[in-house]
Amino acid sequence: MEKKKFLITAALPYANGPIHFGHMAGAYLASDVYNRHRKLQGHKTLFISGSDEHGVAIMLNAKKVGEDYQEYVNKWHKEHGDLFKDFGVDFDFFGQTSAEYHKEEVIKWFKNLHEKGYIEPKDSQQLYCNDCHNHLPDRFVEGTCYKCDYEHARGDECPNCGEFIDPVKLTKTECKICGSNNISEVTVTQYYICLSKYHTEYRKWLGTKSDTWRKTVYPYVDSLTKENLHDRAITRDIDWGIDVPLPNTEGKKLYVWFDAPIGYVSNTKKFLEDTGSKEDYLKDWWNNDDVELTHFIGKDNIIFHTVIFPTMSMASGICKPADQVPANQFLNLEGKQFSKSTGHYVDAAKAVSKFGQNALRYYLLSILPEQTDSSFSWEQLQAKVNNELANNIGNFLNRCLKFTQKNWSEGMPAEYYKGFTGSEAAVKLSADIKELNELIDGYSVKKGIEKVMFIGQSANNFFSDNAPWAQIKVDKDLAGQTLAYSSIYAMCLGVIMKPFLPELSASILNHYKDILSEEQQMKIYSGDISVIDDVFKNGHHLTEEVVALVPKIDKELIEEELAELEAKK
RNA sequence: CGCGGGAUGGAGCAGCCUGGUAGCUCGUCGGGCUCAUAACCCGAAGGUCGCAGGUUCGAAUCCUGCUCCCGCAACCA
Repeated sequence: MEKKKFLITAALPYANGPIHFGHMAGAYLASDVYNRHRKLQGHKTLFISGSDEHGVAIMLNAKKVGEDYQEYVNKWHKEHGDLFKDFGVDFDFFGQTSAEYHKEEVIKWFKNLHEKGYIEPKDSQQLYCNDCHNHLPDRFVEGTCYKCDYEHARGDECPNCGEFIDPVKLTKTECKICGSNNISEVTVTQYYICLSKYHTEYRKWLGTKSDTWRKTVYPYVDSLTKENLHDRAITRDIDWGIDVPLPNTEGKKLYVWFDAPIGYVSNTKKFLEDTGSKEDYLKDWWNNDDVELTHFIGKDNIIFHTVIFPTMSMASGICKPADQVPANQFLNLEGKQFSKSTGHYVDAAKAVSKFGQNALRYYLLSILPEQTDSSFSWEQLQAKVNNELANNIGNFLNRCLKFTQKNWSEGMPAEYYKGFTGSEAAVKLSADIKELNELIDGYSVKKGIEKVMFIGQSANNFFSDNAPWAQIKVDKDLAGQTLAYSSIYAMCLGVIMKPFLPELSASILNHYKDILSEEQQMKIYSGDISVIDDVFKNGHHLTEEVVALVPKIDKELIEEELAELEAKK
């Protein structure tokens, strides 16, 4: 296979609160599987993410807990980084948008777009609180709706009549930050990014994606951008963020969503510098047509990754636009949306320490919301992990390895392994592995893990059908061959599981560490299983103690979680 | 009438583009096996595919209308 370069990004988590399973499943696990998959295929990859640390919401919450902004975002940055480690999400680099290297990159983009005429100042009317001295973005002001007279219309939308509100038209306005009614209308100058100027070129580019983007992405973006692209304000009058690099703009910062996606680029640059790479972050990666660029995100982020950032990239000429944006839908909890404010959420860090990476990755990957929203349920976690992962895969490994160790404690001779690669079972196995590759190539991670389980099932069936416990009573060599072939299956499972369940994969492959090289693993992963003859050319001796690799989840643990969720209501 | 996605046996989902006896995993019920984590294997029951029309010899699939759920737009991120 021709080796390519893959640049993979996962949505920058906002450094303002815990990451829940929805984020984890939608953007991070899927991207991690994809990255590990491409690496195992032998491609060169870069897997980039980082904390998104600016914006008004962070300012307000930092003030609420009495920390300064930097201290506040650093805390969440560390927490998120630790959580990704616990879940086995293995970024090459996880940076911060409050860092100096990021500012430099953002300023470069701003100046470039400004010089090319894509950034212009415009005046607009805005509400300002005279007591707490904050400009009031839409959701920080409430008032009486000028359409239906509902008294608690937000500055963005009236929850009563559904009207989209122009905040300056509200009456009886109240500042949601300090509660004051002393609010004035002021004229402010903000800088806008004129996406509309790039509409024709944008549409031309988007048209090339009609066949390859998901149906939850393309039709949406297509219809949204058909008429025109909206210019967007990219500056704010706040005191946290990157200074606008223009004269006479004191007190203005760049809007968080202008700087955030550039974080993918600045983090790449920083990573290459830190690791002493000779590669250039633009020439070798971000502005290289031979690189495939994929953004993994949730459906709430589609517009930024398919419209705004690609346009910024193309208009500036600094980097190429996205090739793929496999946005996932949302994961709910027990049928309802995760919500931190109502207590309807799960502490992902606690969950992973309680149930382990294998169990959570397996369950979350098997319910990835790729086509439609899906639902996390504690009882289903238990059912899936116990019945599929433990009873099927875990038990297969255990029965096959234990039986071998018990009856061939001195090791298995090479001749037992011969003949497998030409067998019908091997042809099937190879075809299944190739199909697995195609699924992940096409971002179907959920179907991919189903395929892995199917292959595990085949292995289990092979073992049961040949009944080595009966064979050994009449023909020990025949039983030995069954065990040897089963062991080949087990090893292959260890290899193909690597992108999905790296921890379990490592436990399995530990039994083969003396005979299986990285190169051989890559060959097996590609479906070329002829290397197996070479792997077992001297037979195999199971020296590691065989233990149950997938522990079952105790019912009581699930009941604890359900009770906790109930209690938080 | 803003835009997009979804609604399929008890649960979670696939199939829809390219109409032709409704499929997968789990759960349930019956049988078998015993190497293994009371595991595994075989078989069965269970759905008029959100509602109402239309096109067609034939519709889960194509068209129209409706209901409900989710997301998006705005100076929320």
